[in-house]
Amino acid sequence: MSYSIKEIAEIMGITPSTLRYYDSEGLLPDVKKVNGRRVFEDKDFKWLRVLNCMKNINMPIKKIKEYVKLAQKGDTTLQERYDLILEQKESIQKQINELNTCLKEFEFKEWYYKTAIEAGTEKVVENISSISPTLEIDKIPKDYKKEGM
Amino acid sequence: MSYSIKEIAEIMGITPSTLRYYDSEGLLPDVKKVNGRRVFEDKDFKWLRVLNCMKNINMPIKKIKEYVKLAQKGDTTLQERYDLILEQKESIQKQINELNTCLKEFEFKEWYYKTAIEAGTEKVVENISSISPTLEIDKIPKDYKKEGM
DNA sequence: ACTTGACTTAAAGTTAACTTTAACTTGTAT
DNA sequence: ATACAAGTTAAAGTTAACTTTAAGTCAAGT
Repeated sequence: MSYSIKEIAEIMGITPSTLRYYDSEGLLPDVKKVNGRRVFEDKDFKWLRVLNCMKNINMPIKKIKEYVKLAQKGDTTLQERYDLILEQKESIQKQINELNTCLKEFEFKEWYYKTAIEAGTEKVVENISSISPTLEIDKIPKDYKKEGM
Repeated sequence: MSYSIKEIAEIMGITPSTLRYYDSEGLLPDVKKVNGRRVFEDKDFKWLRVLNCMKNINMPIKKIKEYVKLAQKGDTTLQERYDLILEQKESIQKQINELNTCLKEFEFKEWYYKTAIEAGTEKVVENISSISPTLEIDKIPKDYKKEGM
């Protein structure tokens, strides 16, 4: 099966312009062209799902392009691609950890405001803590460095 | 205890310029000034940890500013702040889900390249699947829409 | 008194990732 | 034959989030 740029754009939830932009940046390897028009096939759709995944993990376009170029070079770049994948895997895990820490903070704030709304005033909670127990430190500890937040 | 902009910047892992930029955007409520210079205190440090958390979940500066303004208005905005927090909590959960899906894809690719490197060629795996089972769909299903990816 | 270093503001510059515009081509329907 | 919808490229414009620059202030040390 083959699809027009408009169809594939709608499926992926982006605009045709964005797809053209990705293509111009070398993010869409070997898209067929018929009469100068892009014709997307199932292999392109497969890759677009991976591309979408790479966007979701905040991989910059430069990095994605790097990966595409390596893939196009063939078997000689297997190790490089493996390394790149591992690096990104660690980045994902770091992001998940950060989000989980922040989720706890937001869950605390949910409770904080629910309690305040019931009482009609923030005064009832603001002396307990204006910050979640997860992030709670009253003063900056001498050896505090952000990092793994 | 109080801290200079340089000290707080180092602690938070950002530059003094970025802190000034945040201040100019209204993201740092009521920072004390002595002789025209910013003096950060423990309450500012507390807020900066929350701010950092909000940045980690990709809340745009506009949205953070909105929250700060609401907080400065006092008890009349409790419900609005609660709603904003809930909205962001859902956004975090969505992001975590997306990252977990992508993590699976990257774990597959890790296996894919490890296997290919052992064999010396990608040919040994590329016919199994060039995409993780998680994302695997050979053709675009008629009713496919990206969304919860 | 003077230099130094850390601060200040306002404004201009940068970068990534699109988005929009303008001018043009092409296949299909009337 | 012609109009129209959907595609094309190249180039300019946009937006968010900083970053850099320029010109100035201020307290402390020599």
